[in-house]
Amino acid sequence: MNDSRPIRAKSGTNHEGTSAHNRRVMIDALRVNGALSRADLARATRLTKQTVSNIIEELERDGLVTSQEAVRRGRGQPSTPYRLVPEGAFAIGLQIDRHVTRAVAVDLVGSVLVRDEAGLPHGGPSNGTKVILDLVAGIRSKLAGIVQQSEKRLVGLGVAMPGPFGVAGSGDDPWMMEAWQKFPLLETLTAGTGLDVGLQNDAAAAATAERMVGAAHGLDHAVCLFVGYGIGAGLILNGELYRGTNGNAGEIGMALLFADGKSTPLEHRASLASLYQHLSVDPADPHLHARINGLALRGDQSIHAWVDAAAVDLRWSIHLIETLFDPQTVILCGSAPEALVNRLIAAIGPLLPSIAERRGRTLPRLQPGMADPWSVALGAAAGPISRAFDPRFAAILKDSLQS
Amino acid sequence: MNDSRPIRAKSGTNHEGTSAHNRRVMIDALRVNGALSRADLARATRLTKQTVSNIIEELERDGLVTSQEAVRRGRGQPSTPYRLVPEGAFAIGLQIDRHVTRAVAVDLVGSVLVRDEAGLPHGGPSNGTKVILDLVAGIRSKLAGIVQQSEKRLVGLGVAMPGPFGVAGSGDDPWMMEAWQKFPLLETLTAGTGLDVGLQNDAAAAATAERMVGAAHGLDHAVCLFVGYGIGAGLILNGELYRGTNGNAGEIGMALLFADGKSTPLEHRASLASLYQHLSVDPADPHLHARINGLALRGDQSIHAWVDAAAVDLRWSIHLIETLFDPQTVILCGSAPEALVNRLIAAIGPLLPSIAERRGRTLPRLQPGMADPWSVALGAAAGPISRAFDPRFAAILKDSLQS
DNA sequence: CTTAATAAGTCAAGTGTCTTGACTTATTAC
DNA sequence: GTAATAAGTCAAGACACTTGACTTATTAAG
Repeated sequence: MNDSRPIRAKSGTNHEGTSAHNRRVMIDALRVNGALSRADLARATRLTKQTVSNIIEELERDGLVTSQEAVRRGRGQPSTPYRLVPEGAFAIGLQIDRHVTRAVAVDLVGSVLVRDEAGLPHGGPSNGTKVILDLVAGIRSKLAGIVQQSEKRLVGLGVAMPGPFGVAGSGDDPWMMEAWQKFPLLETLTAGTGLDVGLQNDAAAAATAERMVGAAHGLDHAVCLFVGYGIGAGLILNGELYRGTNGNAGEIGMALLFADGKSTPLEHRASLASLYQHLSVDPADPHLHARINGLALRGDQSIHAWVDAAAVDLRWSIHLIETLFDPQTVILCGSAPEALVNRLIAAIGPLLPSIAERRGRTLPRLQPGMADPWSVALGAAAGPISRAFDPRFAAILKDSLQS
Repeated sequence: MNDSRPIRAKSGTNHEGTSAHNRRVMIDALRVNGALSRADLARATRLTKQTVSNIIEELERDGLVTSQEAVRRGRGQPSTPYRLVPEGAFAIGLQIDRHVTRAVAVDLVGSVLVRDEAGLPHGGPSNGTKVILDLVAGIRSKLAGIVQQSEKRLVGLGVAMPGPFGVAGSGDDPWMMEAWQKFPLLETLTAGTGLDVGLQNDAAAAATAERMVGAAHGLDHAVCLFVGYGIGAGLILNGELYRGTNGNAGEIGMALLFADGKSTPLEHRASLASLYQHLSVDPADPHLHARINGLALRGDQSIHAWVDAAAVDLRWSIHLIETLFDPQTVILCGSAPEALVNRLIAAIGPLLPSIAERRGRTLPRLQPGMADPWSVALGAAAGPISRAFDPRFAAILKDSLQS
């Protein structure tokens, strides 16, 4: 009592932690493998048939899984496969970008059911908060209009915005992202929506999306190199998103490159911001995305020049990511127009030599991911789904068990 | 049966997993906080007093913890603190380096009890295996001579050697490390010693050592930048060593830097190998370590020049590590002579700006770690201790439970 | 067509580990 | 001297997984 240094320890666990873990393992197995019978699940998870039966029964009661028609597989009683029920859970994803905010509602398997966007006025949070809350409220009511029980099955609101978070400002920020980064966003949104709110940066959101429904599906070690207005890496390590101490892990856009005797952040050389500057266009133009997609498709010279320069830096970024993270694969994704991302991928190859070059590889070193302005919002929504249903160390600990 | 795609799933868990986790949590709490009473442990781990009592009793029976004298802390019954018993477990650590192999025996709290080294003959594994097995056997018998029950309490043999593992060879390898990397080392050592054998690269071993007894003690996110014959980063993420897909995560020495229009791996610019080349000395000279330490202490000009050049690259490496991993701190350690490491640290500052610059930091961005030729062997030994006693997700899963 | 082999899945009792709430013990504060 | 407080124990209870026998459904073989 007098001696009041805080005691640091990890949390213990109990039956509920066990049970919570096993439920998550079942859901994960069904997500990765598609429909499986109870016997399949028992073998794959190393649990007994009986335990699997009990858990599946419970999940079925909860509306998270459902049986399909029995299938005959040779001798023995036919097996009844179970699959995830998409309508078993929903989440809202919110992207806050420089001049626009987008929101989506997704279901348990990551399908987007509702989407909407709104322009963000200048002035940061003081003017934007209401726009955001209205957008989220609109999404929720539209979701309620198309599916039953949506509010009851809503597991949370995931927010994605450009990082880094909590860092002494750089100053060169015309779009007030710094104001958003400092604003008590989580508290405001929690109060304004009554939902569980989580936050990640946009590259992390893209990675979360790729893991749920994209190229990183079922992978335990993958890095998404995200090219958007800025550039960042979303890290899937040991099957979970890695956030670092302050949620800023993967902010590769802030990495300083040295060339010509001076240093520049990667972000100033290979990102949509640098492209916009290169083309001397207004980033706030709502038709910019389509216009650049068209230019990229037509093989515009000015775009080409930027692509070739950016590809050099991206090639090196991929090399560095492979060297430091040793992932199963690297995924190039972005909020950039798809045609531009495709050109970038073409221009990036061949990759630099690295430890990723090894015999017996099954996955390509570099894969294209989603290139879609909505992928960040999708990833934002995937965050709460993942937190609620994916197997995670934190989920077995007593301090994470509610109910 | 006909449809035989393998089903991928994470393993489930049961009571034993729960119990195993809670035991580890207790041990971890005592390791991080020093002696704690049962009541302290109950509060810190969120388990009940009764559960803690049962586990502590069991750990005491197993010889892993012991009680200290009761302490009065105001009103109420005095509490009885428990602490780890160093002799509760032992592990052997083995470092395989280019021209030398070192082995140590450590106890549960990471104290080195026995150490020995031997020269490695040219020719790689075909000539070296016997040397290594003899060295390990010698360490084991010396350990048995100074403590009771050492063989029964030996949890494993940890091996550390330069990476990367399993990568198509670079060719420029006069010391046959590539032959070692391809050799079925784990199988050979398992067969030759009867112990559980684990393998990590030398930077990872250094990080493991720093986490058990060094600057990363009790930290969940820390990166050790290891300067040895090569250079690498050992990654502690979420409280565990991160290995990547193939155990090669953190091999920053292989990162290509671009300057003067051509690319060089970091390792060729800032490592002992580069220093030896700079000084035109023979790396196999057994007195080299002491000589260089002396030169560094005396402020030798040639060393200075190398230090200043290497510091530029290391400063940038630290910047990159901070940017990509967002750790609580970066630790500079090495098998380099201590005086050299101290000079390097002095020359590296001030650090480059990065996301690590934030208000409210409590830990320095860069800290000195162990600079000792034995630290890698210590880290190698820390590996089995950590695997056996630290709380880890993998340890709760059914497929990791023996007994 | 019958029977054996095989596999999915259920039933009911058993086991291990944590939890609960009352109780004992030891110390300080008033 | 008595009340308050805190550590720690005791014994019963709850929960979730396990065990082994059993039922059901299908194919392979004779």
